[in-house]
Amino acid sequence: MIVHIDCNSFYASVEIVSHPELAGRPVVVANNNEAGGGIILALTKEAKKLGLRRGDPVFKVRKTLETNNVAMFDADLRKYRDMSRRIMKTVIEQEIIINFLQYSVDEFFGEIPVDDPPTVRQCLEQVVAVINDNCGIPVSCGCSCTYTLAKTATWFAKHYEAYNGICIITPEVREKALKKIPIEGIWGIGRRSAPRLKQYGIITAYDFASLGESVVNMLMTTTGVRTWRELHGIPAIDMTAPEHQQSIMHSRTFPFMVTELEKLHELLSNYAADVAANLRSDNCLCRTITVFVCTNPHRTDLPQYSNSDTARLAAATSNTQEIVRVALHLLDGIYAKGYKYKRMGIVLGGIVEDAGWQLDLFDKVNTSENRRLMEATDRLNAKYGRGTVRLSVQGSPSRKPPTPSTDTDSQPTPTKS
DNA sequence: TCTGGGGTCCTAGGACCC
DNA sequence: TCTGGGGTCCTAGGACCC
Repeated sequence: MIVHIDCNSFYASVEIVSHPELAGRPVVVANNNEAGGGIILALTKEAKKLGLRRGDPVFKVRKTLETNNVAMFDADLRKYRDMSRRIMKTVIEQEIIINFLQYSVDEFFGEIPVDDPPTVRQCLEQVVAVINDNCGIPVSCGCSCTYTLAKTATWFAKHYEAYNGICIITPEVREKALKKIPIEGIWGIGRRSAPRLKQYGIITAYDFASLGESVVNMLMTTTGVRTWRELHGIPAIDMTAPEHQQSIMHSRTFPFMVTELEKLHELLSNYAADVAANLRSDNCLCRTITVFVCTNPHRTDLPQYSNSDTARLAAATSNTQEIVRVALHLLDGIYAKGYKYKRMGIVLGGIVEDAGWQLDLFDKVNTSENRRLMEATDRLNAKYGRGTVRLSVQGSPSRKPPTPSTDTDSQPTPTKS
């Protein structure tokens, strides 16, 4: 049997572990608070009762937050990753669930080597209890014979209090369960496919499962067919984790609009230095670099522009100077004058393991001197804080986007040096 | 005024090969 | 005049996930 574990209101739950006095109060976690507010990323059920939703822009719900004295936190992703690892460790040590693996920061899959429902339930109760005791995080738990059905079971565990956080979908109740879950509640059917399927009268997961496989193949792609098979209890998803990530990204929405190329240069070189350091900490190299920029899509009154470009490197690298150099060159190529940029990012792709990668005879970048320079830089930055040693193009050491020579959304200000 | 930041996989179509 | 038929690989963009 496949087990799926999903942490309830994960970011908010982690904040409550740090601030126990907030238990039972409405709590939300948002990003970018310092820069004037981003969107709500996580919220407790008390906050949901106030009508708040995940994805709400903070500025739109500020009144609700203030009048109800909602506790708001800035997202601290490092803290949430640490908690995720702690949960991982706790469950593995307990040895009830085997082949336990992380699916996302707040979700896990594993297997349980028993199949009679009362025993399964008993085991899962122990798992849920030990996570709560050791980590303080409430979780929901689903169990069935495929990944998709296990996730579906978790959906029930979350939506119906009577399940007490644990739901098992056995072959006997599968059909009944699928009739109760709307098509958009199924893992793998997103906001594009759901409305299209509904046009054909496919409203519930059961409607979807009742289609013939060839019909599903016509309506959707192979991923849709996989979902369909999984709903029938036929394993079709491979969860074996890849050795390393395929791409690493760093992107930011600016709290202001930027028009000048020099300012974008400074911001991008910082993003590039960040991803390069992440790449090295994973002991990996990249073979492609992509840079993208775009204006604010919400400002329909302003001219819109977005563009990206990718460079294929002659030799795989994790060298900051090289990655920054190529990134800035790409930016120069896609930058168009006269637009107010709101967002920019860099993606490192074609990732390979450093040790396993064949050296290039003509490689002038990954020399032993450059490697030693990067190692020294990383050591210093680990000791004294990120950005202590940096390229001059990265600008001020505060790492905060400098504001004097940038425009605000409403009023372009004259450039000051 | 103010709307996130990561990831993965699939497919169509172009470029190229014989 | 008449211009095939079979492949592979790569990439951009879309759809999905958290």
